[in-house]
Amino acid sequence: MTQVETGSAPRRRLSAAARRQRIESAAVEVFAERGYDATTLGEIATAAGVARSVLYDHFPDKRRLYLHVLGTESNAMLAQVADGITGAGDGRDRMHATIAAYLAYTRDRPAGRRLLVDPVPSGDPELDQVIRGYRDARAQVVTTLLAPDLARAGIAGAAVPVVVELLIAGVDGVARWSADHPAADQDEVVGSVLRLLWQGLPRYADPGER
Amino acid sequence: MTQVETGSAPRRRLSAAARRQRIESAAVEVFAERGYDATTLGEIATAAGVARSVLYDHFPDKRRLYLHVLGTESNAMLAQVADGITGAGDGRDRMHATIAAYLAYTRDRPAGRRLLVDPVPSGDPELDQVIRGYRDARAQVVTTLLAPDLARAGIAGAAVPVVVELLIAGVDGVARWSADHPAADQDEVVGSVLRLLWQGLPRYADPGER
DNA sequence: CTTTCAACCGACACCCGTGTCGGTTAACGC
DNA sequence: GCGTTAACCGACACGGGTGTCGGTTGAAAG
Repeated sequence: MTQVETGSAPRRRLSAAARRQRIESAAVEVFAERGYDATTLGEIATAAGVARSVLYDHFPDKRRLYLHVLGTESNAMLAQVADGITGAGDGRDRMHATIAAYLAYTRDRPAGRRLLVDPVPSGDPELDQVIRGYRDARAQVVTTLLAPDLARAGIAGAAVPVVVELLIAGVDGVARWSADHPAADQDEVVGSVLRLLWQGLPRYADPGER
Repeated sequence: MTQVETGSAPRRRLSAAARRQRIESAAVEVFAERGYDATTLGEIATAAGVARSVLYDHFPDKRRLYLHVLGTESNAMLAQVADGITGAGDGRDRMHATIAAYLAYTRDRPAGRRLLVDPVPSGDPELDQVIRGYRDARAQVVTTLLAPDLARAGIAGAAVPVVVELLIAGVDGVARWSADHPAADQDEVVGSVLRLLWQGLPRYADPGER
């Protein structure tokens, strides 16, 4: 896939840490592109500019490599989005910041987003459980983030998980669309999402309402 | 995976059409569960209660089998959801009917939904293009369905695809959640989605507003 | 300059999935 | 009951991916 090696590449010998880093970057790209089962270590090795057997000098096997980059990318995503969540302001401001942060993350690391969010069917039940764990954790974060706003809006009981799922899936869908359409104005996209979620479809065009 | 064969199964010989039907049903399940690349014809054959080589008596190869069930499931989905779209009533009523129909479809054929909606990364570029075609077609249908409502709400230009993407992804996310939680009351779920989309978060609890 | 370490490589054995082919036998028509 | 059709199966060749091992060589230390 995408050659990570720096341009010229007279086949230099790197330190273990540097090579390991390149392998991880390549692995994120390829795993995100093809899914766990379909990616071959040969693809990752080629993208990292190295022989396939070198991967085994850094990771015990394919499964461990996958789990490792999964953890790394999860941390990266949380680090970038947490700023929006923990910010100041009222509910609308915090939601605005969170949506903007998530869209920025998706544009910065589209492969990481796909790796974490898009379903990765695999035979290994442990891998599926890890993926499910990340998904549940995200839902939990969003639920606690929105708790006061949901309560104020009168959303309680069975409606809470439904609304949370709608918000997560909808915003993620827009983020994927935004990453696929780099020409679109980021702020405008965030504004559209926020207006719809906050004011509803019929009042979408009402300006500045709070 | 799931044995399709009827309970007892003294290994009876079926007509070609009946066997073909069982193979297709099994293929939908396994392809949806594991994705194209990761599913093996052996799994499908086992699920269909037949030897692997029998699949080749009905379909030329794995790729054609996949494309076939893809088309079948797409027709099934459109047939079930079209009722809601073409129904009578104002925008809110039609949206209500459409969301309800999509949720019902997802509960009836969860495997079909996953097959069509969840991304299926595969090496074959033609397969990816077919999948993308189905996705674009859905977006187009929703866009024309919502056109009058969007215009009335003042949504135009660059905001249209963003709003459409938000609606599709959000409703689909809720549908997946609903399919995973069969105990949830279907009508209640639809009501929650509609209230949020139509009235926005702050007015969520306002009753019967139009 | 020499030594030493480890980053890097090619090759091998093993397993698994695909697609094909010839043979077997259930089911239906006469 | 008998013959013919075709639904069904096991076995094979082929290709490709994984994980391992011994050897090679760049690069840093002394």
